[in-house]
Amino acid sequence: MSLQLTLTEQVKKAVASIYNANLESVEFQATRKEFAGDITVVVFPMLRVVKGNPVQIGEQIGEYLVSSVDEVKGFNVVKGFLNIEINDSYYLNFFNTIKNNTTYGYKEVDKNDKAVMVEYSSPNSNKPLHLGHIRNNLLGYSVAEIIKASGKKVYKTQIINDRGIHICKSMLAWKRFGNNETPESTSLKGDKLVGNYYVKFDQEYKKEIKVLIEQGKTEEEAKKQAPILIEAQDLLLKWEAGDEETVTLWKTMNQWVYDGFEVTYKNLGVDFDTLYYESQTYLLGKEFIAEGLKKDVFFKKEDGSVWCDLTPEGLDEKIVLRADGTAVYMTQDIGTAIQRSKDYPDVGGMVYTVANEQDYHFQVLFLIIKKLGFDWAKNLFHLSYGMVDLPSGKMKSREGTVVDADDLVEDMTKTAGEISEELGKLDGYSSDEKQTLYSMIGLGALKYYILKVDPKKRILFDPKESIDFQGNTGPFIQYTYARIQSILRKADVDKNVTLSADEVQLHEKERELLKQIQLFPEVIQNAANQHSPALVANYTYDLVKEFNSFYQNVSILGADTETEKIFRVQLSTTVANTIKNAFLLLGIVVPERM
RNA sequence: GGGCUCGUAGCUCAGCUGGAUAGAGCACCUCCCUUCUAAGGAGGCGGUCACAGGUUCGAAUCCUGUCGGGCUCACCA
Repeated sequence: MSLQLTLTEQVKKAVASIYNANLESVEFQATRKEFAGDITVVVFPMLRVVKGNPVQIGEQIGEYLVSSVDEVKGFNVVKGFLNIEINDSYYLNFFNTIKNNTTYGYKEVDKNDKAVMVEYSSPNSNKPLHLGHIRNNLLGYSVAEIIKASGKKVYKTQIINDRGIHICKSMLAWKRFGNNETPESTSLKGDKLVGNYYVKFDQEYKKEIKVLIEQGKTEEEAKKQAPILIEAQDLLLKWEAGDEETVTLWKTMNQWVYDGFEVTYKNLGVDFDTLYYESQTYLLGKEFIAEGLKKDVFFKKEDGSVWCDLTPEGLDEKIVLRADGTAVYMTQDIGTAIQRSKDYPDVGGMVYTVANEQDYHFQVLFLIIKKLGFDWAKNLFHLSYGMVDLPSGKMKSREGTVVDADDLVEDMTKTAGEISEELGKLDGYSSDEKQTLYSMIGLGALKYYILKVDPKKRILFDPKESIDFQGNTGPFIQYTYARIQSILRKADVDKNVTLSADEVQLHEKERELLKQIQLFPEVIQNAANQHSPALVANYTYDLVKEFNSFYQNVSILGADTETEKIFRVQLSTTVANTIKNAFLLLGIVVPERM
């Protein structure tokens, strides 16, 4: 039984026997560092049941606990806070149960529990991934890993937006100006090549608009009548009609893009278990609209369009099917969600990693799925995140102010290398090994920088200042890990010895460290419940700070006695292990040396 | 205008279901490398938690309103 549960029971017993009153619950918090003690009982809430002076009540309960609970060594009361001091043996017992557990903190996946599907990335197939996708990918991947560690099976997925006018634009520009260029012939990544034609289209489009305006058209007319746009729209119609040449080109160019994405995902260290393509899902959902009409979830307007009335829920009316019977975005999303639940019957909930500009869309989507009567509707979650801004302002793909994902990763790696070279600690490393390490550090910096902030807040991303190797940063934590490894390489002790409380006396720093380590499983659960990698990131930083303070104040290899040395080495090993496991949840690799 | 969301130190951010004197890092100042990696540690400076009310033993946290930033209110996706 956990300590907190034991104490809850005992405090209730104390109140019952001393005051003849029943407590419903007991409130705990970690004791603040400036007071003696490990765990604190807040007395104030008890005043509803027990009348009296909080200090006196605290003292009476404290005395009861000291005499009846083995783990309680002593206590003190400050105002209405009962600070309880816990025995060393409790901490050592805890430590002994986890010190050889390399997956400490992770829960085994419970087969009886429902799985969770996590959607992220979901790019358009007409241009490369950019900084916005990076935040999306890192968040989605990390949340998936955290949920997995919290004991649930997870399917990572995306829906690739592979159809529509935007791809037709790239295709058309390639047909006109492409000279049969391919990724092979140009040595360009496929997504970059196709993206270039998307830009080319826009340039031509603008030229044509200018010409039309000079011929006396209004801007609005010109935008609609530009020949290249009309041709692109034609191409979309041809695609929808299944025109062979068009479909073949579409397949070819999409494949180029997918090959490019694969490289980017690999560099970022993210992956997927299953993929969905919009071209295969955009017609789904229609039958559920028909069903919903029968159940009066939806209603039909005179022109034949189908709507959902959400005014009772405080929202407005939302279209789910056009007058001509074709699907809209919402239709497709309804269909895709239901399709996924059919493809994966063990899935009991879904997480959608999508930017906060779509908050309203998902509010509506989830409501509609609920109205359609699917019980898993209550387990749908929109992992909404804020925009990534640049110092120069908002990113606009058409204006070329985006930060390309591949370029950014490369930049981070390069900067990591420059800083490392300056410090010159890597004598004896081959250039390949160095390169791997720089990439670990550069990615660690980028990932940590993005994941440590609350997803719903917007981020101001300054590429120049993003790599900071001091303070609350990825490299700082990686560095601490590497330093521990260095100690462990030098340590000549039997790590398998199990030490008891009779042999070791805990220093204050060691106690603090153990308390911090003890929190890890709880942090994972909270992070999973709140879909927040930031909790894990900030926890890891706290742990590292605690270790550094310990490291600076307590000699590890030069301990006074052999048992002390063994204990400190074991403790360091466990700290390193916890850092590694925590960072795994953020998708960050820790180096053995740096 | 309606809805959603954010506003904490000069800057970047923590602050879990309301709890003790609101915490880190950067920047600035003072110390600490003949000990295991100084990408480190110890300390100092710095806050009317946007503002005003309310709820209560207690509010950065919950409620209402105001101000400011963002997003969104398409038969686009």
